[in-house]
Order: sequence, then C-alpha cells, then structure tokens
Amino acid sequence: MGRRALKEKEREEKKLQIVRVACRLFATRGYYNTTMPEIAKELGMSVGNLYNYFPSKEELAKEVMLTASGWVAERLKAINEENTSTREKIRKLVISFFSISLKEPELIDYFLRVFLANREVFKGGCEGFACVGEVVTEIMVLLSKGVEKGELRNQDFFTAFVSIMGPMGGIVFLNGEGVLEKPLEHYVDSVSENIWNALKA
Amino acid sequence: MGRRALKEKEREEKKLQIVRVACRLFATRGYYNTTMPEIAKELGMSVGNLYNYFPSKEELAKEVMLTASGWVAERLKAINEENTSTREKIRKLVISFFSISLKEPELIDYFLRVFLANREVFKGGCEGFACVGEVVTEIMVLLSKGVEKGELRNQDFFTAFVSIMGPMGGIVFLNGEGVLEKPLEHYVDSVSENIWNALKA
Amino acid sequence: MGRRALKEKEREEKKLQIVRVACRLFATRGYYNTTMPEIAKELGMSVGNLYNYFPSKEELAKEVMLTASGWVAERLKAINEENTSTREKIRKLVISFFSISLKEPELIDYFLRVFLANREVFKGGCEGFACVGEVVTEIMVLLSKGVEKGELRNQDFFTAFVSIMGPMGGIVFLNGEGVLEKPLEHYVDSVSENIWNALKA
Amino acid sequence: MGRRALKEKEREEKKLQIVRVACRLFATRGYYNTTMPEIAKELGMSVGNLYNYFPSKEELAKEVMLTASGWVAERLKAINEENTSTREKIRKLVISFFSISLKEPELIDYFLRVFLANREVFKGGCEGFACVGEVVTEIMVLLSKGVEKGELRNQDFFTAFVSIMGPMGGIVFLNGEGVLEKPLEHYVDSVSENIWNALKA
DNA sequence: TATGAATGAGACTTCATTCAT
DNA sequence: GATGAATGAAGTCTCATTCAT
Repeated sequence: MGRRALKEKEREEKKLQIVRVACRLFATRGYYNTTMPEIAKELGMSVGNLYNYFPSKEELAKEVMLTASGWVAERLKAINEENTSTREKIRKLVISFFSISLKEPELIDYFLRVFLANREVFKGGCEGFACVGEVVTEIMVLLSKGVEKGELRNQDFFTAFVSIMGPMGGIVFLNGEGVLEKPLEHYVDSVSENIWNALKA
Repeated sequence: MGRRALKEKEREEKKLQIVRVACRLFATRGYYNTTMPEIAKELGMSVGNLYNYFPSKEELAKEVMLTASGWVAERLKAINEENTSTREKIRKLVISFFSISLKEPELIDYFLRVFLANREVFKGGCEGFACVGEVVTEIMVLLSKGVEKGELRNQDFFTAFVSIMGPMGGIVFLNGEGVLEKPLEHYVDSVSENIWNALKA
Repeated sequence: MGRRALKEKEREEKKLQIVRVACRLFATRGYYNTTMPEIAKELGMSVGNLYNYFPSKEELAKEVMLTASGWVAERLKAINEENTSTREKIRKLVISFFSISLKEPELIDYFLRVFLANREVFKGGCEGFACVGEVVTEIMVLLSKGVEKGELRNQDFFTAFVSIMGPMGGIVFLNGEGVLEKPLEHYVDSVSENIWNALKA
Repeated sequence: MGRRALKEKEREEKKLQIVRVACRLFATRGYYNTTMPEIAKELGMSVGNLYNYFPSKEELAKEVMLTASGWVAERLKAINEENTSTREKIRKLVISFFSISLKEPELIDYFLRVFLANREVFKGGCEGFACVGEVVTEIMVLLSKGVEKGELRNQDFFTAFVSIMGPMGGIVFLNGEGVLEKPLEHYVDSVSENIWNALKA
C-alpha cells in the first residue's frame, strides 16, 4: 500500500471513529442537544479538526445515518442468507433487532430519535429511504423470498414494511421509555408471532 | 356564570388557542426550530403575554401533547362506542387515524416528531404514557372488548399496542416523507387487514 | 403624538445612535476588525439587542453608508444653494470636504475604507451609486448649474465626477496616512484650483 | 551559476508565483475573505509549504503590494523615457493605466481594494508610500520633467499627485462597479484632458 | 522542501426568558 | 393583562498558524 493510500485509509478510519462517537451522543442526547465541541471533546480532538472531516453538523448526522444503516443491514443480511423458514427468519429478525437495541442502543435510537424526528436535518441527500436504503433492501429481500416460497401473502411492500418495522420499533421505543413491565427479551415471542400473523399466507 | 368564572373561561379559551398554534408550528418545524417569539407572532400577541399563559416552552409543549392526545382520544372513543365487530372497529380506527393525518396532520406529526423525538423536553410530567394516557386508554378498551367478545387473542397489552400503532404510525410517516407510491387512503385495507391478522383470535 | 408613534420615534433614535457608533468603529478599525460585540459594548447594550435593530452586520454596514451619505449630502446641498460662482462653490466644496474629514473623519473614512474597499459586503442593495445617491446627486447639481451658467465645460458626468472626488478623496486619504508635509487646510487652494482648471469652460 | 545561486533563483521564482496568485485572489475576493489554504490550493501546494516562503499572511500582502507596484512602475517608466510632450505623456499614462485595469485588473484592484482599504495590514513596513514608492517616483519624474520643460505649473507635489491618480483611479473604480455608461476606453480623452488642464502651466 | 492534520481563539448569530411600562 | 426591548449564554463554524512526518 502506497503512502497515499495509507493516509487515505487512516482518514477513513478517523471518520469512522467520529461517526461512532457522534452516533452515540446524538442518539443519547438528541441532535439539538449535542454540540460540536462536545463531540470533539469526547473524541479528544479540537473542533476545528472535526470540521476538517465533516463540513457541518448536518453532514455529520447524515453520514452517521448512512453508516448506522449499513451496520444494521449487515445483521439483517446474515439472517436473510440463512436457510430457514420465513417464520423463523422473522423471529431471528426480532431477536437481532432487540439485541442491537440492548447492546448498541445508539443504532436504533439514532434512527428513532434523530432520523425519524429531525427531518429538517436530513433534507438534501437523506430524504425518504435515501440514507437507510440498505436496511430497506434487506427487508425487501426477506419479504420477496417469503412470498416466493409461498409462506407470505403477496402484498403491498410498504404495508408489509411497516407491519414489520412498526411493532419492532414501537416495542423498543417503549422499552427505552421504561414503560414495559418486563425485560425486552420477554416480548420476542409475542412480537414475532404478531408480525408473522400479519404477513403469513 | 359569575364574572370570575367568565374570566377563567376566557383564559382557558386563549390557552387553547395558543396550544393549537403551538401544536401546528412545533409539528411543522420541530420543537427546537420553533421559537417563542414566532409562536407569539403567529398568534398576534407579544412574547411577554405568551409567558403569562405558559411558564416555559417546555410546559407549553407538554400541554400541547396532553391536549392533542385528548383530541385524538375523542375520535377513538366514538369508535369504541359503536356497536360493530372488532375487525370493523380496527378498520374504522385506521380510517380515522389516516383522516386525522390528512386533515390535521399536526396532531399526528406532533406525536411523531415532537413527542417521540425530544424526550428530554417531556421529562418531568410527561414520561411514558403520562401525557398520552387518553389515547392509550382507548386502545386498551378496544383490545379488552375484543378479547371479551372472543374476537381477539388475549395477549400482552404492550405487544398488542405496538402491533396497532406501529403499522399505522409507520405508514403515515412514510406518507409524510413522500415515499409511498399511492395516496394514503389506498393503504386502509391492507394495513387494517394486517393489524387484524396480527391480533385476531 | 400617540404612544405608538412615540415608540416608533424612539426606535429610530436608537437606530441612529447605533449607526453613529458603528460608523466610527468601522471607519477606524475596518469592517472585518470590528466585531458586533464591540459595537454593542461601545453602545452600552447587549449583542442580542443590537440584533433587534439590525438583522446582520452587513445590513448595519449598508445602513451606515446610506445615512452617512445623507449627512455629507446635506452639506453639499447647502453649498449648491448658495448664490456664488461655480469656482467659489468648488472651493467651498473642498473646504467642506476637508472640514468633514477633520471634524468627523469617520464619515469620509467610512466611505474610503469601508464602502470602497469591502465591496462584497455591499452586494445586495448597495451596488454602484445605490447607497451614496444623495451625494452623487448634489455633485450632479453643482456640475449642471455650472454648465448652465457657462462656467464649466459640458462634459461627461462620470469624468467630471471623478475629477472632483478623486483629488479631494486622494488628498484626504494621504492626510490620514500621515504622508502630507503640511496640515490638510494648506491644500485647499491648490486642490480647488486644480479641480477648477480641470472643469472650467 | 553555482548550485547555491540556482536554488536561490528557484526560490525567488516560486515566491513570484505565489505573489501573482495571492495578488489575484486578494484583489478579487478581498484580503479578509481570502484564506491561506485557498491560496495554497490555487497554487497546488500545501499551506505548510506556503509558510516556508512567507512568514505570515500580512507579510505576503506587503510583498504583493511591493511587487505589483514594481510592475506598474515599469510601464510608467517606459512612458517617462519616451520623447514626447507632457500632454502626450499624460494621455499615454491614462491609456496605460486603463489598459492594466482591463488586462490585469488585479494590479489596480489590489491597490484600490486591498492596499487602500486594509491599512491595519500594512502597518509595519508599508506605511505611507513605502510599498508603492516606485510608482510614486515615476509620477514624480513625470511631473518634474514637465515643470522643467515649462509645460506644467510648478505646484505642490501631493496636490499634483492626487490630481493625476484620483481621477484615473476613480474612473477605473466606477468601471469595476459597472456604473459607467460606456466602455472604459471611451473615457481616455476626457480624463486625460481634465488631468492636463488641472496641471498645465 | 513539502505535506496537511491539528489547534483554539474568536467571529456572527440565536433565543428563552425577564421586566419596566 | 399586554407589550416588546433587553439580556447574555451558548451554538456553529472559520482560519492563521504550527509541527510531526
């Protein structure tokens, strides 16, 4: 690897590091309650240097969404590639989603509390599915394979999509709010069964 | 009605007016992008006077959530009181929810974009279901009546709750984002069928 | 005068006060070396309040130019209204210009060091003669009356304009730079004679 | 030429290249709106290296003025050395000045918009005529030769100086502002005639 | 020489809230 | 109750300059 390529790689590494910290802070405190100096401080770098990597707070937030979406999509892809029934895949999807929400809550929270909420920030490059395309694609694959195998009804994609993400996201949100009576894991069976019932052929 | 009560009534009337405008602005521009002077200007009143009615921006936001929740709950209550099957009630619920989202989008958007998003604002009086209790209660009634009549499975409340609100909220959000291929009304059947399938006995 | 009109007047008074201070500071230290907090401090008011009167530093600079141009134009107008020869008027013009430059140097310096120099600031509303129109108009009157009376050659306005303002502005600038060997007043005769010779019939 | 001298020459070459680019950028965008990184980028070199040639932005600006003044002085010198009447020399001076302003506007603009405007930058080495001495000298020569030949009045140098530079600079400025009604060349005759009239014996 | 990441002080601007009238 | 000028802390972003490589 040439000197040039090495530097480029180091730069990407640093950007990733910034994205990770920003994701956590944004998700925890909210977009407008997280300041650039705070992010810089947490990273042990200066504000000025932070701006050498991302031209604005908004751009940083967009990059975070893009990257976080990729991380989540990876897990989903692994599930899609397994050789099991769609019913089982849905169960695994719920387990995986809950597990992310417990171990890396910033990924889900970033989506729920930053991306879904502060739409104005994501104008200009992140509208609609633009920055979460990878996750959407995996859900799409899950659904179309299920239909192909005759296990799922052939229905409108968007309806199916919200019938999966809605309940999962909802229960994770309620868990974050502390209103659930039992630990999140307890809801794996009931939520995945409801999703399955909603979609099955 | 005495002079005292009359004044009290006028005051309540004015507060309601403020809440309505604040709900719309908060829902449209987001909590942090709406300033108190803007709200005052939209109302044709001074900032100082605005503070005579609400002690802080946060308190205003909480009151908005409480009031908006009441408005939505009213519609749901009407549905609950109808004498039809649970399946039909679910359909009516979806229709009603979509209709609110189209005619008074600020009610739903306030929930999605302000309440769900800026949790820090609602600390101290609006945690969990505290400010949306009326809506939650109506969903509870819908579910328990359905179970009573043997039309719905007897399952965990929270799971059932997100199986209803998740898909409805999700599709409305996507509609707001402009990613749906067809008008919102088109999704009434598919969404309500999915919800019904998820919950039915 | 009604309460409303009174307040309006007070507000205009305050704006004028701000303009005066800003003119002096901008002219002395330069546009980019004068900060809004400095202006506010000099005025004994808060930055925030300063922004209640002018929406941005640029707008403030434009308003200063407009106002300062008016002040200078007033003096020129008085000269134009006198009943003397054009030669004498030119002499008075030079005297008046020098006198302003000595007693209220910020007026001339603002023009020389802020307006002529930082063109980017005055884009959007102050291009060309837009903010100094009053001064230009008075020069125009001086010239056309002189031509009418047969005392001045009938020549291109722009050429005549720079033949007046160029030497006057130049000598005042050099005086500010401290390179002149004698006090400014000493140059009244020579400068006005040169201008007269340049323009006379 | 020894290795040492060669290196020295290369270094001077590079400095000149930097000065040219800096002159253009400063003149176009203004001193405070041109950043050192921008200059470096335009030159295809790194900021760090730029600082190997000039110790600070201010020093660079001063060197630019010195160099640009030399370039302009060269043209004037050629005129001074011609064997024509002073009247003709003044005409040639105007033509030359206008021509520079059209073909290399950065030279004149640098003077008008950077040097005249941002006096604080040129403190410490460039006060008064210190960095434009060469141009001043040529004007001086033009004037004293004219007096010697009996073609010009023997008058105060500073007055004569501004009677030449003022109108020329003024019309070029107006041209840059886009307020002139005709192309710059059109003003050669009228401006040089006015200057001549102002100075002639 | 050459690179460009890193620094950090400081600029402009915003806005929830107060308070004299 | 009603007004809106006033406050000042805090936020985003810039940029001349340095320094390890």
